[in-house]
Amino acid sequence: MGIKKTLLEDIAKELNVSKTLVSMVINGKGDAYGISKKTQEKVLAKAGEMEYTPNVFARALRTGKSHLIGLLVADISNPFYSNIAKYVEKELAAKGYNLMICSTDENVEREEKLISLFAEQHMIDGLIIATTNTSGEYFKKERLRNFPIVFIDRYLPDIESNYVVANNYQGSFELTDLLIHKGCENILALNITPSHISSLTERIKGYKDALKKYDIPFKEENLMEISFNNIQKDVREKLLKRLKQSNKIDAIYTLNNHIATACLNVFNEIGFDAKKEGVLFASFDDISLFDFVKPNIISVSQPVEQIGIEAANLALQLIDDKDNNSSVKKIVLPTSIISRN
Amino acid sequence: MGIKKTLLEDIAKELNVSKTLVSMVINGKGDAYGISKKTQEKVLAKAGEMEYTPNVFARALRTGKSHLIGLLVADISNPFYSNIAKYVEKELAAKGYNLMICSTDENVEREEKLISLFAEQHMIDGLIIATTNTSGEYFKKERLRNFPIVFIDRYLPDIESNYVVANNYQGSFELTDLLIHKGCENILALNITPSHISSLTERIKGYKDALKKYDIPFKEENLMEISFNNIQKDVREKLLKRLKQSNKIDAIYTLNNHIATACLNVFNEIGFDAKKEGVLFASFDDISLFDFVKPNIISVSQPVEQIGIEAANLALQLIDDKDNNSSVKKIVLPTSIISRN
DNA sequence: AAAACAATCTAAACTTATTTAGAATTCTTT
DNA sequence: AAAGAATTCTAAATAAGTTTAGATTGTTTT
Repeated sequence: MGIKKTLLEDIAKELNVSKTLVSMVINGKGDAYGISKKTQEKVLAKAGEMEYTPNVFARALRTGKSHLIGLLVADISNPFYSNIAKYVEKELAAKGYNLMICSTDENVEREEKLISLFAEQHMIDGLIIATTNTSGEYFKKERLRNFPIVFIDRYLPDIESNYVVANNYQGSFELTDLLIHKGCENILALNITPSHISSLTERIKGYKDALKKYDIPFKEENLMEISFNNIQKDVREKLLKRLKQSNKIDAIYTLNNHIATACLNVFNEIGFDAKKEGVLFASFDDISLFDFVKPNIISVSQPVEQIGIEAANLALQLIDDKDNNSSVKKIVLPTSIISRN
Repeated sequence: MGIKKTLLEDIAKELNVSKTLVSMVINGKGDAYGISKKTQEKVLAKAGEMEYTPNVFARALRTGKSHLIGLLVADISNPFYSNIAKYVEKELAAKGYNLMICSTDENVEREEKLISLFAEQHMIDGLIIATTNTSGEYFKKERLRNFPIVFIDRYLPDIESNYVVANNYQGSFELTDLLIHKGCENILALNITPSHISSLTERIKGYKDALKKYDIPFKEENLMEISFNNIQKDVREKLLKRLKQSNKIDAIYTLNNHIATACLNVFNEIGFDAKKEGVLFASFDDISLFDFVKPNIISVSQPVEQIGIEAANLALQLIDDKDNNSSVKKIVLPTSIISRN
């Protein structure tokens, strides 16, 4: 491939010094190792002139550090995750780290395979993950002990872990509260599988608790689960079925943006006019385009930028703190309601 | 970090064989090197038992192959790119490759820095890039000669390169043609800087050629450039200015989805009702949510999935074809108009 | 002038795999 | 039985850095 790369040794030969010295200077340890200023300057000048860039693999092999951080999300095409990715990357770049992003497709096997490749083999120095795993069992394995992992969006209640999440409970509670205030009592919640993940269970809990606050009994037929792998079809079937039932709904609350979009599609398809039918539409996760969408969408907006920044910094912190002295950090960020009247 | 990793040597010691042999067997070259079936089985069994996974860096250092492919886009939070990323990743994963995604923020310096890190140092085996560079000059440098690069979305006319792009000219031509058919003559095109990139120049060319087809003279005041770094503000200023001018526009055509969203925001802000004003709204790049947005959006949809798949496969092909015998591949995929009446 | 010390630099070991060249063993062939 | 061939395996080199332990050289102290 192209011209042969400049090696440490090439610089060393040109200057009649050892590659040890060159390595030290280039890593900014010249002073620490007592290399004279004059020599340091010579080395840096020559390295620049010869366009030296270190071989990442040799360096990583020797030091055990790759300066790479992994980001595992269910679906990079989901704007919620791709926005987080953007901010994580920006924050890391400023600190000299690069990001490897991968999608798991909500597939536990793929997630575990990627973790094995990335983390257990130390391809990455730290992992930021929106896990799709059911339990923390996998993360307890010996190989991962002390490996820097930051959970985002979702955490696993059965393990002590570092995480950065939005306050899903509160956001969902407030949203439901608002719907009730607007006169709704029969709020259809459309959840998505795998529904065991913390963000969703908390949203459901917030929904139920808000109902409870106003003594509105929770009805089983007002909570439906949509399969991640078949969203569109599943939403159509379940929604149509529910709309036919006698106790008429007065609001639809989709538990994430994917389902919201699927719902909107079904509305279009069957010519369902939410406004005319007196049905309010609400969703967790806000997308900028929601501002212009036909049925007004009341939504819960997550602090995406802040999640990204905090996650990046927490990961770096864990990497620096090798001995893992400090206790785990649990960062819960507030959400905000976008009511769109 | 955790328990110490199993090395080739550990397996070798356990079985009283050389690590050479173990390496051969694990890489599936046992037969080729004449290792007996019995030994091969023993090795594989022990490797499984000891949960051996090769050190990626040592392997990459020795072989010069990382099985990583880089994807450089302007902005991973743009659904156009994040969708491409999703399909590229999926396709690569099936072939045993992993993807490193990075955003350049339409910043040439950052792009070049990332290419230097990724490609020149061979951190990655191949690069898929939506370049933000003005000219192909940078890519002519000796260090990049023969490095597998696939351009997506945008290509550089002044170099011979492998690329996978949508037919931007045709899409824009057809869209403009449709607008004219719907009675528009004063179509305001909102472009985005850096406007020199091929996708945009071709869209502009398609726009102008469609006007020409109907002998509608192109007017300078109907083409405005919006700065990438200040989209919202710039759109507001320029749009307001244009709306005040005497020759009234009858259509707004945004050259990408970012500007479309910014426009919608301005409409909301100033209470501009496109329908009432008799102004059609059109945009290059389709987003699923456009289906539900208030002013109907006539859009050009790009074959995102196909771009991702073709780019991934082309990259793999270039990597396999080390000698670079075959000529460059230029893949231009058709777009489709979504008219939304 | 010898010993002690600091300043500056280097040889060699080390990281973990892959690959090359060749060794050891068994099997054929004459 | 000796030579040649085939089978099966291994020692050592290699990739390109970082780090350790120690070598020079020069300066200061007694």
